Amino acid sequence: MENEKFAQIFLELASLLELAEDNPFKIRAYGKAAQSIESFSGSIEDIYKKGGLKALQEIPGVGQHIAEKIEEYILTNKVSAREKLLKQFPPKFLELLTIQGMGPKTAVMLRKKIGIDSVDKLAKAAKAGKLKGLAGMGEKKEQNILRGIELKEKSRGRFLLSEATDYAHALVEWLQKVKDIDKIMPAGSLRRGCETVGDLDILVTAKSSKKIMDHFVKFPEVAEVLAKGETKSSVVLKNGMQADIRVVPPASFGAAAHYFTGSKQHNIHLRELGVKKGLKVNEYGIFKGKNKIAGKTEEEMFKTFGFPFIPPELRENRGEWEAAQKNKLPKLIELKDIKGDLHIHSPATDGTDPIEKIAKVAKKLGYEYIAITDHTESTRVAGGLTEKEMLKHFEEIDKINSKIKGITILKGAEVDILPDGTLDYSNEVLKEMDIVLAAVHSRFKMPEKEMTDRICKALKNKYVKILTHPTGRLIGEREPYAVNLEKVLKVAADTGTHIELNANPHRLDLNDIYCHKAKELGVKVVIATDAHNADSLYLMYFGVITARRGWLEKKDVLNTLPLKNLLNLL
DNA sequence: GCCGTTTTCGGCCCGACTGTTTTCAGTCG
Repeated sequence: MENEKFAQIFLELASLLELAEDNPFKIRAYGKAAQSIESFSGSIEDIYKKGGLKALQEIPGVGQHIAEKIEEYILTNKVSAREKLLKQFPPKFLELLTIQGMGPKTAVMLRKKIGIDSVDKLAKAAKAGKLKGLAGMGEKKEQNILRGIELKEKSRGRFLLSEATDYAHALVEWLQKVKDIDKIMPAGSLRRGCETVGDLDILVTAKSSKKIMDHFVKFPEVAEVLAKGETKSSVVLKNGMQADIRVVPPASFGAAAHYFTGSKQHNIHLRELGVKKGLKVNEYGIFKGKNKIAGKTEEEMFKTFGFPFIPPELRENRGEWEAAQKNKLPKLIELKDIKGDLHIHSPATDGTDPIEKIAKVAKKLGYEYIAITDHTESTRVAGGLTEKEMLKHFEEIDKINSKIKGITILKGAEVDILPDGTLDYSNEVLKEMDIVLAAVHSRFKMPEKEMTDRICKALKNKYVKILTHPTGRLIGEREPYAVNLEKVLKVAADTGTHIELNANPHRLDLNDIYCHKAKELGVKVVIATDAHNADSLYLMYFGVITARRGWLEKKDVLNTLPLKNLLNLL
């Protein structure tokens, strides 16, 4: 069972307890546990099976009672506390909380007073004007609720990091037209490099904010203004994405940058440390009584508590504070460390740009090498080559290689792993290649054990050097196939095979958590774009930022090696 | 409900915006 499932259960329990007006700290404890479980690397279910309740309680935020609930769910597929609350607050009623502006207090009040127990009923009542006049409800609240319901229908949830990045750039460019702006910086999950982004957070420093707010809500992509205040405004863009802006004085830049970058749990940790030391931490600075003692830079924020700078990608409360305390933060990989791209398709199969053009862009990126790795026979939809065609294709690459100066083109292929775990090319052909990639492109719905065995068998082929897009997921479009990645990584460690972090923003596969796991197990990661045209080589950025989220350093990534060392290793 | 080199009991992060209020509750991030 996925960790996410457990996380959802505790998030739901937190909502249910809110409705029941239970102890707010208890509610927060459930929320905290949910977050901790979701980002836990390793399977919660395995932890329980190996170490029981005691092992579960090793997870931060999980104590006796939550551990017992996890146990109950594993054994009976139910949590009785949740079942009991769900009787009182059925799922349809719970859905009210997903509407912007509707919180537990309002939901409970509306049900008590006029029997509203679903979004449908709420919409009808609001349209009929039956809400105004109730406690704390007026004309505007009624309209806001209707708007919230509409917004929910339009909203697309989370967005790919790449899409959010594009909008953030456009918004920053728009804001730069205002005079008197000191700094503009996208913060939030975008700055942390999360694979999906819920909304854009833009931080601005300036002495006065009125003009900035006026200009912000006039951004041409704005569909609706949710709130507009003196220092903080929120809008919904035409694509359904929410964008928030916050203006603070220049002297508070560091504190605000830290605060608006998050994550929430990371921030709370710092504030709790503050409380223990008698300091108050907020978005304006660190305060001792009324005196501000830090806040101009992020470095200062960390230094005040004796920590080195923690890069944004690590701020998930996944051990970065402990590592910082011991001065054991990783020196994260950077884009400039990448020496080449090892997964590229050419027009020989489903790529669109000639190899010469790809090589030219790669040179511009400062690469020493690229690998052309086209599809093999079984991936017919992508025009996979037969062995004979592939060998002919290699002759073409040789010719281009001899013509082009300043970069080396490696010959390879993305070979299909057949359902029985064998490859669709013979070893005689594989040994002609500089680099062999292997991938699953068919029969995604195999049971976990079969899929795991299938992939592990392929890794044991001595010619296979890299497993590409290890789970086959497409973010928001296709679930990963059922595979025991931990087992795959262990086999990769044994066989000296490398694992791809596919940099395409739709894939980012391996994800951050398993990158970390790979590092722990001593498996080197290859960050590659899987480019089907020259422009896609620029997607390397998304791979690198994901690798940084997985705590990877230069030495953990294969394609940071200079050509000579790479060839030796292969 | 969790957690602890100031605690095994008594704490638990902090502030902005909105709308409906006569001083603040609810919601959000």
